[in-house]
Amino acid sequence: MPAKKTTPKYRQIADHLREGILNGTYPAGQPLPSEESLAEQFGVTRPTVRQAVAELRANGLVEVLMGRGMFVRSPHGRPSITRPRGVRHELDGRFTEADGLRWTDAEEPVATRTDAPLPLADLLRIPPGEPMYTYQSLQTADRGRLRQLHATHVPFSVLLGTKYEDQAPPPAPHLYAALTELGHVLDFTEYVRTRMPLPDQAQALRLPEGVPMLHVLRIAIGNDERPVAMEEFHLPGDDLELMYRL
Amino acid sequence: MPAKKTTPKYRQIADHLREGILNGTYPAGQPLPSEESLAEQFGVTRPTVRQAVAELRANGLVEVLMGRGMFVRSPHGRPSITRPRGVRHELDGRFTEADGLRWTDAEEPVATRTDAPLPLADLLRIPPGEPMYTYQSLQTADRGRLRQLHATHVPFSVLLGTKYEDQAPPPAPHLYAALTELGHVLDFTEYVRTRMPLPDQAQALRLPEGVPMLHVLRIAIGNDERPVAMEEFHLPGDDLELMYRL
DNA sequence: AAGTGGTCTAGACCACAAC
DNA sequence: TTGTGGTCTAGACCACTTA
Repeated sequence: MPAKKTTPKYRQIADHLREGILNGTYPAGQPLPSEESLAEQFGVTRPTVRQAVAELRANGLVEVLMGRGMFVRSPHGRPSITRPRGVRHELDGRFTEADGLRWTDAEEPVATRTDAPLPLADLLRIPPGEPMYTYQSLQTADRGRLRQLHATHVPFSVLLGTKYEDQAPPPAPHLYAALTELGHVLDFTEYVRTRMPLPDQAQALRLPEGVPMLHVLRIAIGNDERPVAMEEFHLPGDDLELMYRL
Repeated sequence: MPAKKTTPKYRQIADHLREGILNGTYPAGQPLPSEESLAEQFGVTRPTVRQAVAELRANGLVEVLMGRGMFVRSPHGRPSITRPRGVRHELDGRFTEADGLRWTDAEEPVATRTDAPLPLADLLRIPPGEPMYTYQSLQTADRGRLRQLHATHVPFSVLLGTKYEDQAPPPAPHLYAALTELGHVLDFTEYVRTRMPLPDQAQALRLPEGVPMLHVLRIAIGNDERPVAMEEFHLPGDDLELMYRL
């Protein structure tokens, strides 16, 4: 008869803290007891307490401020930002975001020539390694309070035989007006994924520990059901929700 | 003149490993060097190596198999499951998912009476604390390979004066047929969020460490723009993407 | 039996923030 | 100056997997 494994001490501490956070014993925004006092309370040493807290930090339940203490985060309430997703084709021919946000590039994005990696090539229905124009930038809105990483990809093959064969096309959304002038009628599809950020992404988006990103791929479908361009968004996963009308 | 702070050893190790994972030195699916050998290689003790690896685990880059070793995960390629989001109103009056998946409840869900928490009440446009019918279940599809946590919420106020005043309404999607019979013409909006799972959610969805969840709220809008019901989905964030046509 | 990761101790010293 | 968290050592012993 297999004996029950004892729960590790650090997990008991983590469970205690998580339960307290979820039931309001440790209210959001308030500090947790110090590592030292938790160590004493549970009869363990500090490294053991830190292992427990590391779990909660990785789950976005606790935020640590250097020299100040450990504070309860609240991934509970409704996100304060709701972004309706969509592309509007204005009467003047321009394309704008359905959420009405006006983004500005932190630095001017430059066109680079890249080879389509497999996951992008798949969605663009081109062979992996086919050359593309790629723009990448960190964008901000609402006086820097909103941030997103933005990329535009256009396969060279889409631009063959157009004036953009010699001349770099603009990034989205201006790209869409350009493609429309070339005769395309555009249709858009978005693919939503999530993942934890790499360190540079976390820094660029100002993400606290334990907060995942939303990763949105927007494919522009042109004539003949042909994918002609792609936008890529990396969005902070806390305090933000995307809205789609079905 | 502020001197440059030295990077902690554990972070140097984490950076080395992450870089190796991203550039292919440590290929996906392959084991990393053992903790012992990394400790020797970097001239540190095991706990220091473990701190480095803990970071990569929390970011979903490394998966550890007890007694076997540490293995490289690949959060890189395209997810193998794409779920087109939408609700179809069939000719026979039933409602089905646009992705065509057929979900089965792990256990029969029961109707419980709950008080609307603030974030749900907000979306349903009812006062917080107003009573609702709530169904919750763990659902599986594709012979248990796909999993999702599903919940249906219906405010009592929506059912006042109908036959469901005495009798519990069915959960979605049957709920939608029932609401249609009551005279509602339904429209759907989805809100997509992401967050790290709680331990019970991670277990139910079989989520590896460092993998976030997608959290989808689907609001059914009835007559007079009135929200009449809500579905809630918790989906595994790895190897899955949602698809929306704009 | 050998190799792997999992848990934990008992310290030490440092860096940062608030008083 | 005091209290907080951050880094690191040098072990010990355990649990799990494979051979």
